Amino acid sequence: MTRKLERLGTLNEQDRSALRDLPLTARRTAAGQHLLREGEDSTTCYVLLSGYACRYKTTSAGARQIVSFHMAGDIVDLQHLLLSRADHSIQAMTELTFAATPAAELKKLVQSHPAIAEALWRDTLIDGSVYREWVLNVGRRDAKQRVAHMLCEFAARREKAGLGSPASFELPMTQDDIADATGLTNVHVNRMLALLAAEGLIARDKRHVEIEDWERMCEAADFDPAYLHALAA
Amino acid sequence: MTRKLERLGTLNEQDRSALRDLPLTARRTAAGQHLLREGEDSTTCYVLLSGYACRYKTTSAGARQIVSFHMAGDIVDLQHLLLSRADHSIQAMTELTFAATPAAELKKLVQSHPAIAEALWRDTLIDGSVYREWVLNVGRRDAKQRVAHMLCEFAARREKAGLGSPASFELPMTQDDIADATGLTNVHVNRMLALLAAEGLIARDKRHVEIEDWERMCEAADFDPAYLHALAA
DNA sequence: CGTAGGTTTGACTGATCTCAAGTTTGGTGG
DNA sequence: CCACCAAACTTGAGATCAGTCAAACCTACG
Repeated sequence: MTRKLERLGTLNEQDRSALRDLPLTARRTAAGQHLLREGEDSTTCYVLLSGYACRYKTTSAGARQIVSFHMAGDIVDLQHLLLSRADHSIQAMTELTFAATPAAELKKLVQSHPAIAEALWRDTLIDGSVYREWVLNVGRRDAKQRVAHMLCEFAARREKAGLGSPASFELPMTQDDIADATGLTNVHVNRMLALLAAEGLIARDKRHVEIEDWERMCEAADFDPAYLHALAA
Repeated sequence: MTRKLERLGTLNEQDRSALRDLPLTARRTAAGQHLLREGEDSTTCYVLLSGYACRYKTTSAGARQIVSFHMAGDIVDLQHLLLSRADHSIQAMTELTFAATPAAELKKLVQSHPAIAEALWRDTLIDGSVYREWVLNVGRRDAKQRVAHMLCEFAARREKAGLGSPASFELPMTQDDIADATGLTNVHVNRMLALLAAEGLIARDKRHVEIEDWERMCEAADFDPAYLHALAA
């Protein structure tokens, strides 16, 4: 299952076998379920095997901000290797299958296998880079660009994760979710999606999206995948 | 100099001596200088010794978004330990002194001293947590809250870094900088600062800020320092 | 088929931006 | 030490992007 982990790392030898010996528990949840809630103490790390999830935080007034989307191969909750208190929630957007492993086990593994530690550390650094781009997206781009950028990132990561062509895919999230990811309202997201379609940048049918012209779409989205650092997960 | 590094880590033994043996170069730059520019390949890591800096990214249209502020004790550019291509710029906001060390040296150190690796890794995880909070701040809080939150975070981190009381301090950044950090315009930041002062939450004299009532200010800012994870640097 | 969640559309509102003109501040050179 | 200048800050008035509220329409699912 989790040799997806290996793909992400650059340098791995026969700590592959150690990886295989990690005690993993395969699990499944329904859409809408939480893997983690803000404020909880977590002692588990997860690797997504199928389906989509998101991380989010909320203001005290109850507004929700999604801070990242996650898909098959993503390692979630890595921060609980070293930080116990969750500063955010993780929720399944679709039915989800994932592998769970105790943080303590993973920590042992990491301590004895520097190459694995490096790969995971690199993953957290890339996470940071993606967060920076999100701050930029939400802080300095207009509504159309924000939505377009989110679509481009999703398409690009989906492809990198081996989940299919970036030109044609099914969105796992609602327009409410897109709104919470882009700092907009669901109403306005709807209008921006309609606008992108009207401009011929995308074609939509329910949750299905086709990106008609990747070049023009990237331009409209101000999307440059460099910040993904050739994200392998 | 850099025993600030040690403070940040939880578990350190006599890799302290290894830390001291790191080849460091003390340097100084004027306000406005760049330590790093987006797109460059960096092979150096920095620890700030005095002064303030910020990371930022820009849209293709030229809009700037500051994604973090940094102060004495902060380790900057840690990501270039494992990622070569810079996805953002780092600029001095004030005159700055810092220690520079080749990423390769630091990498060697980290490989032979797991406790140091863990401390630095934890630092990058906390960075991630702060970025998540910024996404929330810029995405889901109104202008007054954003500015107030930025002030609270700055005050709290400043105190944790041993730079003085959170109730009274000098801002190192212009209102333009605050605007670029909060996703607002300088004009509106100015109005929000005036509003916070009018409400008796802060008192201002030029760049000097006093937080009159920390409790009320935190409430107005929707600020809860949990996401800083007792940030030691 | 009834219902709930999701999407779409319209009309109106308002927070924040833009543009523009002052004012203050801090640094610099005479 | 003063005059000047550029940068930063402040204030006002009008424009606009995105939000709010509300209703209608889908559509998947029980």
